[in-house]
Amino acid sequence: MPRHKHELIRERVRKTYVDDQPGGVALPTERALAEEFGVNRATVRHALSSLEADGLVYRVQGAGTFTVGQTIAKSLKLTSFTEDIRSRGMVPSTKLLSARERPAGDAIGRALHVSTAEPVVQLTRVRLANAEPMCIEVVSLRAADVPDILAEDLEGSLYDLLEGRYGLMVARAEQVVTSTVVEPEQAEMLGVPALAPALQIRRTSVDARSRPLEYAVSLYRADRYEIRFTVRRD
Amino acid sequence: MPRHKHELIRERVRKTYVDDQPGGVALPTERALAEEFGVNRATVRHALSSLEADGLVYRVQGAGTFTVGQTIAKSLKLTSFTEDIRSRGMVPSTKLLSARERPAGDAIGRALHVSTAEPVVQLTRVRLANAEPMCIEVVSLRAADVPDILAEDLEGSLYDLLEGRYGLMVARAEQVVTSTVVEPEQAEMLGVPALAPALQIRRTSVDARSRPLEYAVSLYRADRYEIRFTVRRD
DNA sequence: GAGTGGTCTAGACCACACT
DNA sequence: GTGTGGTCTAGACCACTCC
Repeated sequence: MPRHKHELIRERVRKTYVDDQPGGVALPTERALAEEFGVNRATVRHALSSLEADGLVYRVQGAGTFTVGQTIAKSLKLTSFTEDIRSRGMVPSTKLLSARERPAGDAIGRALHVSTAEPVVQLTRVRLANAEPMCIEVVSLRAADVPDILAEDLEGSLYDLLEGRYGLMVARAEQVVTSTVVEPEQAEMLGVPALAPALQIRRTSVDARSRPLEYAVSLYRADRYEIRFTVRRD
Repeated sequence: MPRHKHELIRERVRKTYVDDQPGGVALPTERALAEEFGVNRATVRHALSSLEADGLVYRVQGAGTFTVGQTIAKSLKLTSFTEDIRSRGMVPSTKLLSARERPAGDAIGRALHVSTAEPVVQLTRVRLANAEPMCIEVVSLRAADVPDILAEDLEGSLYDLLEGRYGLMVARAEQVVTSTVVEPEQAEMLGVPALAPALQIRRTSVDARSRPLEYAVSLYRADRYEIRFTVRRD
């Protein structure tokens, strides 16, 4: 249940005037919505701004607020593999290949802002959709952040584990995407021929204070996976 | 010059309290900023929200507003190739390979929301950074949107041309990224061996009303180009 | 000119962090 | 408890679109 009025208004406006509408349909005016829902116009504006930020409506000064219509993939958001695969209508699963503690080393130390000798926990996992391998993922975490994590179930959602067990909340992530080919040993795990094309994604996840929490390198098979995202101008 | 107070406040706050600061430094309180700049607290909040959206500060309820420090690549924004290459400190240029009008066909018609017979203008360009080929780009536009475009200079920024000459403003774009290998004929144009890995980006750009303006398929050489973007959670 | 969204003010109270 | 950011109200005026 929404705790704030603007969240409530947002959902009521969405259900009443946005969902199932074609594009370009005008919503009631902000003043009319304020009266309809018995709130101040500023609260309505807060709710509409949220809908606009999610790409569900657009506003034209002097004219009105209008529906966008069938939504363009709205993945401005960071989603975990688990959420991502579920949203594509498939069943995610994970196979843990190895889990160990080691010194960070150069690249990981730089990504996590720790010294090269700092111990990190490194998980290597194959992630599957509908029981079919989609990617190999190597995740590194500061060992000090996640005591006794090796005793946990490491085949579920890592973000859920970080948040539920350790109170570590990922706020955003910088991702670098490159194109590469799979090595023979990786090819076997992914079930593709050696030298098949693949997407490599290097991701550094940080909390709200910009402290690095996770560094992950993922190798996705190109024949089964593509990255979709929406970018805005201005 | 900013026309609105919140834009002015935003810049003054940024210059005074954010630029050149390390991460985690507290800004003055919203009430203090309102007094300092002689505006209402709501106006300060508007300005701070803008800085927060750009990833320059973060806010913690009950605690304060803090600097993020060295900025994580802030490419939540859609940038043209021209802007992108310039921001990496290189000099962009373009070589036009072909420019012609043809029926949209199936894939392009779907992307641009027109019938398969609708005429589209199709530009094939090699884009270079520091005179080195970076990608091959095939851009399709509705011919009705861009009359006489074949007479224009097609080796500059297309977004500038669309906006300046035709009043078409790109608001956002959906991008789909896949990994592939280059065909022999493309290899020659890109200056890489055949079957070298490459990133394919398919982009549909739309205006504020979500009307498709441009559909572009770009092939980037993997050894010289990677995609960086930041995603947020929540 | 009428009506729309955009900006701004003045003030109140709430939820949360810190000590 | 004190102080912070978060929410919300009531009202005014401005900039723009559309007729």
